[in-house]
Amino acid sequence: MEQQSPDLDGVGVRHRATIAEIARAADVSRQTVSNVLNAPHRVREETRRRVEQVIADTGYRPLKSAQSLRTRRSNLLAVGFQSPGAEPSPVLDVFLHALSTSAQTLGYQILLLTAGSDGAEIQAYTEAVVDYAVDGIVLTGTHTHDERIDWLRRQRLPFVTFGRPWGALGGHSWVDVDGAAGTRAATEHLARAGHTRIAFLGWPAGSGSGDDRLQGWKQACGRAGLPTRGLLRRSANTIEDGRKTCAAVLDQPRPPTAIVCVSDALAVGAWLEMRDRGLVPGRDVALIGFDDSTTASVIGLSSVAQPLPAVADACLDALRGQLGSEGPSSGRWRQVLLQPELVLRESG
Amino acid sequence: MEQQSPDLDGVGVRHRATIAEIARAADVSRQTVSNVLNAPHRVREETRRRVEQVIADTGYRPLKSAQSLRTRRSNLLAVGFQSPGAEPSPVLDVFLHALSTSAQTLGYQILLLTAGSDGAEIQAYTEAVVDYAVDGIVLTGTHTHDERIDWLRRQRLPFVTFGRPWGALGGHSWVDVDGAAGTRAATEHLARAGHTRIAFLGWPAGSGSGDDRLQGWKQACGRAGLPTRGLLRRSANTIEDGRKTCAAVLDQPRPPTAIVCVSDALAVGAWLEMRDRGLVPGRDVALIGFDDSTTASVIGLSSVAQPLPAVADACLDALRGQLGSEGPSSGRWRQVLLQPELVLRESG
DNA sequence: TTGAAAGCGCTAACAT
DNA sequence: ATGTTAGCGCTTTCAA
Repeated sequence: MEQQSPDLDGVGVRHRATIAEIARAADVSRQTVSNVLNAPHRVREETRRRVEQVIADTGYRPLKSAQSLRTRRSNLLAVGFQSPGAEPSPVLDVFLHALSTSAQTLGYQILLLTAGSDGAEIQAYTEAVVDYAVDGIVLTGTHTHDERIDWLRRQRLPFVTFGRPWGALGGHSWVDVDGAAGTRAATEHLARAGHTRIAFLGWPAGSGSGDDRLQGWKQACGRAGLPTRGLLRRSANTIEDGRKTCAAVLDQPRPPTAIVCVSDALAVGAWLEMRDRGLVPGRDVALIGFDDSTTASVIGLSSVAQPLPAVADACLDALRGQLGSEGPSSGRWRQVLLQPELVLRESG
Repeated sequence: MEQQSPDLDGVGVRHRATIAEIARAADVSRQTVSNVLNAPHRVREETRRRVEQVIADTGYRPLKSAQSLRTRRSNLLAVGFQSPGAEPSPVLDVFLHALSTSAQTLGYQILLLTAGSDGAEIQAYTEAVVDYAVDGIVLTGTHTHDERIDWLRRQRLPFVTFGRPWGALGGHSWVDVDGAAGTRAATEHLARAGHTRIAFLGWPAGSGSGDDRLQGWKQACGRAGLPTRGLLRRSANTIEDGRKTCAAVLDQPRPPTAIVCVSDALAVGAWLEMRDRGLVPGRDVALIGFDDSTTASVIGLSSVAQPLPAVADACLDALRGQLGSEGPSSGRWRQVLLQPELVLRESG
C-alpha cells in the first residue's frame, strides 16, 4: 500500500512559491531576490548564494504574467502561418518544429497563429500583441505587395519574415533561402551530365520566390550556352498542373531531356506524367524538384533542400537584435540569405 | 505627398487603453466596465450600451497578463509534440493547424512545445504551467507506459490526449481514431473485391495503435473466413522496412493478392517494392495504407484517413469540460473515439 | 549592497 | 445596479 503523498515530483507544479516566500526563507527583501534573478552582479556573493539555494530548493520560477504586467515583455513570439488548404506545405511543419525548439532554448515560447487570409492574419497578430504582449513576430510565406509587412512596419512591431520582401522596400529583417542558387545548381548539374535542352516548370510571373527560382535556371542556361526558348512553362502549384505542363513540354517538336521544377508539387506531377508515358525519370528524362519533401524522398525525386533549422535560428537572431534595445531602430535589421542544397536521387 | 499620419489603422496596436480610461470616458467605475465584459447581465442596458460604445471606439482589449495575474487563467493551451526526426508525421501538422484554428475561435491561443523525449516534454509542460499558467494541455502520440500521462494525472492538470491511454487505466480525457475500424474497412473492401489472401504489414507488438490496427485486419479476415496465418509481418515504421516485409510476404509459396498496412510509410515501401518487381499496385496486387499522407495521394495509394479537424475539436471540447469547474473532477472526462474514412485510389 | 514603497491592469469581495 | 477597496506577483524607483 502506497503512502499518501500528494506530490511525488518535488514541490509539484501546482504549488507556487512567490518571491516573498523566497525572500522570507532567505532572510532578505523581495527586491534582493529579484536582483539575484535579474541583476546578480548587484548582490553580494554570499547573499546571492543563500538566495539561489532557496530558489533551487523550492523550484521557484517567476510568474510570467506578473513580470509581463510590470515589464511589458512576455517572452512570447508569435508565428503566423496560413493554411495550405489542400496540400500541407512540406516546409512549414519542419520549420515550425525547428523554430519552437530553438526558441525554447533561448527562453522564448511560440504562440501559434493560424489564419486563412492576410487580413485574418493581421487580426490575429493584433490580438496577440494587444492581449498577450508578444515580443516579436515571425511571418512566413511573403509575397509581393504583402500588406502584412506594411502593417507590421506601420505598427513598428519587432518582426522578421521568412521570405524576402519581394518588390517592397525591405526596411526590415528577413531570412530567406537563395532559390536562384538552388535552381542554378540543379541546372548546372544537369548541364554537366550532358543535357543540352533543360526545361523549367515555373509559377505564374509575379510570385517573388517563383521568379527568383526561374532566374537561377535562366542564368545557368545562359552561362552554359544552353537554350531557354520554348522550354519554360508556367502554371499554378498543383500536381495536376505539373502533369499538364510536363506533357506540353515533352510533346514539343524538340523536347527537353531534363526538367527543373520550381516546386516538388510540380515535379511530382511531372514524375507521374513521365511514368504514365513509360519514361523512367533519371534514365529517360532527368527531373529535379524544389523543397525536398517527403514525397520526393519516397519516389526518388532529386530536389533542392532548404536549410530550415538554420532559417529558424536566423529568424530568432534577427528578432533578438530588435528586442535588445527599445524598439526596432534601423541599423538593427538583419537580412540573411541562406544557401540551399541539391539533394540528388534517382531522378536526376 | 502623403500626410504625416502616425497611425492609419485606427488607434494602432501600441496604444493601450486601460480599463480606467474606459471607465472615465463612459463615466462609470472600473468595476462596471469589467462587468460589461465579464458579466453583462449585471449591468443596466443603457449603461452597458454606453460602455460598449466606448470600448468599440477605443478598440480596448483587456491585457491578458493582468487578467491572468488576477484570475490565474491565461487562455493559453499548450500542445506538445515530439520531433518525428527523419520523416515528419503526415498527421501532426494538419492536426496542429486545425487545433490552432479552432482554439482561436474559442478564445484560446496555442503554445507550441517541442521536445525530443518524454522527459523533456514533461519539463516543457512544467515550464508552461509554472511560467505561463497554461489552462490546459494537449498531448499527442500516446504510447504504452506513457510517463507523460502519469505525470499529468499526478499533477492534476487539465489535459487531453490525442491517442488512447494504451494499457493504462484511462482515468482522463482522450480523443482517438478507431484504427481497428479503419483497417477492418480496408480489409472488408478487399474481401468484397474478391481477394482471399490479404496480408498485413504491421508494427512490432506493444505499440497501442499498431496493435489496434492489426486487430481490425484480423477481425475482418475472421468474419470473412479468410486466413491470416503467414500473412502478418511486423517491422519498424520506415519505407525501407516496408519494402523488405512486402518482399518477404510476396516471396512466400502462397503470396497474398492484397496487402493492408499499418501506416503509409510501410505502404509506400510496399508500393516501391511492387513497382520494382513490375507489379502495378491495384491491378496485380491491391495495397492500402494508413494516414492518407500527401505521398499517398500523389502515388495513388488508397489509405485510411483520420478526421483530424474533428479530433482537434473534440480535444478542445474535452479540455473545456475540465476548465469549466475548478479542476478536473472525475465524471468530467470525455472519451471520444472517431471513425476514420477509407480513401480509395488506384492501388486498392 | 540592501530595503521600503509604489504601481503595472485587472477582478473578487464587499459595500452601497 | 453600481462604486470602493484590496491585492494578484513582480520590478522600478528611490532611500538608507
